[in-house]
Amino acid sequence: MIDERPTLQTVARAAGVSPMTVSNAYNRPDQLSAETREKVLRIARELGYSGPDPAGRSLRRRRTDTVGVLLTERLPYAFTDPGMVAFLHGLASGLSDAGQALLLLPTIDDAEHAQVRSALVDAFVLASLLPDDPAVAEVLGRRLPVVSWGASPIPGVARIGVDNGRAAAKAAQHLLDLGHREFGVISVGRPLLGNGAEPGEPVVVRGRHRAMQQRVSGFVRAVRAAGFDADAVTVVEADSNTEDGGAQAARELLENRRPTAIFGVTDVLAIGALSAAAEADVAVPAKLSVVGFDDVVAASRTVPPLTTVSQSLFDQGRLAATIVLDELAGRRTKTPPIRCELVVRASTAPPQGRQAGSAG
Amino acid sequence: MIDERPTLQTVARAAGVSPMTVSNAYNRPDQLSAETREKVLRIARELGYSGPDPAGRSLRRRRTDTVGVLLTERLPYAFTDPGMVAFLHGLASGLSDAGQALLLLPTIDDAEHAQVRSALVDAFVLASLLPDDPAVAEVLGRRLPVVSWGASPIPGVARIGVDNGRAAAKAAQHLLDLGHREFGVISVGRPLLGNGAEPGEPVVVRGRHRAMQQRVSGFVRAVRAAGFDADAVTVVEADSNTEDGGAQAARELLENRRPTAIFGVTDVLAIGALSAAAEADVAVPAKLSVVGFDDVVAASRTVPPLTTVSQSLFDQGRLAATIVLDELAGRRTKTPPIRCELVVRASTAPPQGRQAGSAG
DNA sequence: ACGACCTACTGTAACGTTACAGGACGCCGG
DNA sequence: CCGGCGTCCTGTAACGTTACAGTAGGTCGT
Repeated sequence: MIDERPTLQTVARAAGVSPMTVSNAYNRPDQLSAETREKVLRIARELGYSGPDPAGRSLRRRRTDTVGVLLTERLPYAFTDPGMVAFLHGLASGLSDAGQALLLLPTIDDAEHAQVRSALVDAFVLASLLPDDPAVAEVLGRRLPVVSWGASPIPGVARIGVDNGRAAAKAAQHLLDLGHREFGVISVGRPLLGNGAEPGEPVVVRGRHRAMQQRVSGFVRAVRAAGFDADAVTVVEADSNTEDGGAQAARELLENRRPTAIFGVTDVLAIGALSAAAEADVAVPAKLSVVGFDDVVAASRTVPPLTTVSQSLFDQGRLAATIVLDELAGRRTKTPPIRCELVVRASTAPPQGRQAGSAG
Repeated sequence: MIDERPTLQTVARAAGVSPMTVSNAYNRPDQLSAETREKVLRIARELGYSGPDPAGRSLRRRRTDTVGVLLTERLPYAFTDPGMVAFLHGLASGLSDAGQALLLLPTIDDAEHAQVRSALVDAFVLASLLPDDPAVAEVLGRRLPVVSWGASPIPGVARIGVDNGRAAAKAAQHLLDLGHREFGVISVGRPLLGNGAEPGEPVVVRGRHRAMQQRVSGFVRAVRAAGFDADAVTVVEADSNTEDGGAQAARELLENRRPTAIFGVTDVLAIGALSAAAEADVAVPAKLSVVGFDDVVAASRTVPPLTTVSQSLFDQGRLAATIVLDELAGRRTKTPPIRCELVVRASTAPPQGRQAGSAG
């Protein structure tokens, strides 16, 4: 009784039945008589048996009923990014419908990636990992179904994600159509943790940051395609994907080039820009238009409500769940295209003193 | 090569070494010569061996390096509640520092609680479960370390949580001190999913809702203790813990009793009340004071910034991690008290046309 | 030359479960 | 009285790993 954990065997012996009968008492009640079942369960309770051990079961059944999500950066960061939360929300929702649990795994905690190697999962979802991230190799080494959500496709892995460049171009086109000619873009430059902070050293762009780069270049490309010089666009990099970071970057823009429109590569940054504008008494959208990206819940509640590129992160999470479950079931599904459109709210308007339309 | 998954045995035979040597090649590189190790790993690669199977390892080692969080209601709900997200953030942060992964488990998905029974975890954290929730019994049956975060203590389980009643009383006291005499309280009445929706049938209060009840009664008690009649407080129940729910409830209050102060039992509800007030052209705080509870990130960014009861949910999450890890290590820690104080921002002021102070 | 000691590896024995293939027994129709 | 069938239970044989104890062979100091 000290630490002699009873096992299924123990219970079987005590009840005078075979181990299989005990197992069945828990897992297949229809395979034994009600009285035997009750006797077994009673004796199990008396012995303090806590039910079949999940580890033994997993070993034998060769499944865990769990899907692992590999997150960029440190695990906790996932919760500070509303876009990531929305994706996880959808993912959790889809998996939970199928009775699968969700295991959250950090990426860079240890160089050995022991967490990935020993994760008790049936499949992986990669949340914004780049193809060349060492953790990705580790995941592929597990030879389990994998779905990737993020910027760049990984060879041999189903991918979910929008074309960030095209999507950002829509934002640019909207502003161009309104008549804007001077643009500010707020991006996130540095990775969230140390790494490449020394000047001169090449900055390693991890995870979602790649997607943000794509948004920047998509935006710039669209502006140039409309016939404007590249320096019609000023890109500023925030320290982090936070409202404060966005506000800081926006202040920089407003104090120097003073564009008539700002594109934040995430809603979080754009919302920060709105605060900065409010503080500096720059009226939005009269004197400054602001566009975001993601269509996070908060985007519709800002003052004024934010015009943004909506990419239904929740649905993408659910889609990731569907696909990964299909792969587990041996079905090969095609990933349907993801709707991604500009939602025009009240944070954009023609620039003051100019007419809209007729770009060129 | 069809589906003959190689095992550690297979690799050992192919390499002409013992299984233990293969195991050591992965887990204890210092226990064998570099050349043997490389040979083993090379052959493993050639055979397509993906490394030691986590299920086998878990069975043998009797640990999973994973902590399960049991969530109220359906799993996805966790992500829509910023308070819950903040707690999970802290929890994930603490666990990740210790190399533990986080398994999210829904509660009511299936009546059998198969998910709890077969969860591959070393310990559980209960997020706002009530002592009499059947899932709690299931968790206790697992005989693993458990920490509970939430409203009511569970016998024999370490608990983290503030005294909701006392905390709400602070909010009440603040409003009383300002001179308010007519109060509205926005609570959440019905459980989030079906369950007891029929009139007459007693409503089963699940999870966080209990905490919210405690906040309501703490508030009411404080008002009465100050010498006012119980009907100085009007309680309205929102349909759900969402901004829309809070806004709807606030409209009800503003149209009928028109209190000079509103207490939302969560920030989410209080923020909804702010929107409702703005829409109805009721100036905050001049004509209406609003107080929330939780001190969610968004609370400091509303217009005006929300006065609220701050209970540092992130820290509570980290604390839960610490305690659960301590229990796993066999250490018994005492749970330190949790700081919980009123943060006065700009959403509260004396009621129009009256003097502050001298209550009673 | 001998024991002490180290390095590199091996053998044994679980860890706790469940899939699968039966077997014993009773019942029923012919 | 026999074959067929259904119910309830059992026996066997893994599932893949690792803790622990041990051995073989070499080096080193005296």
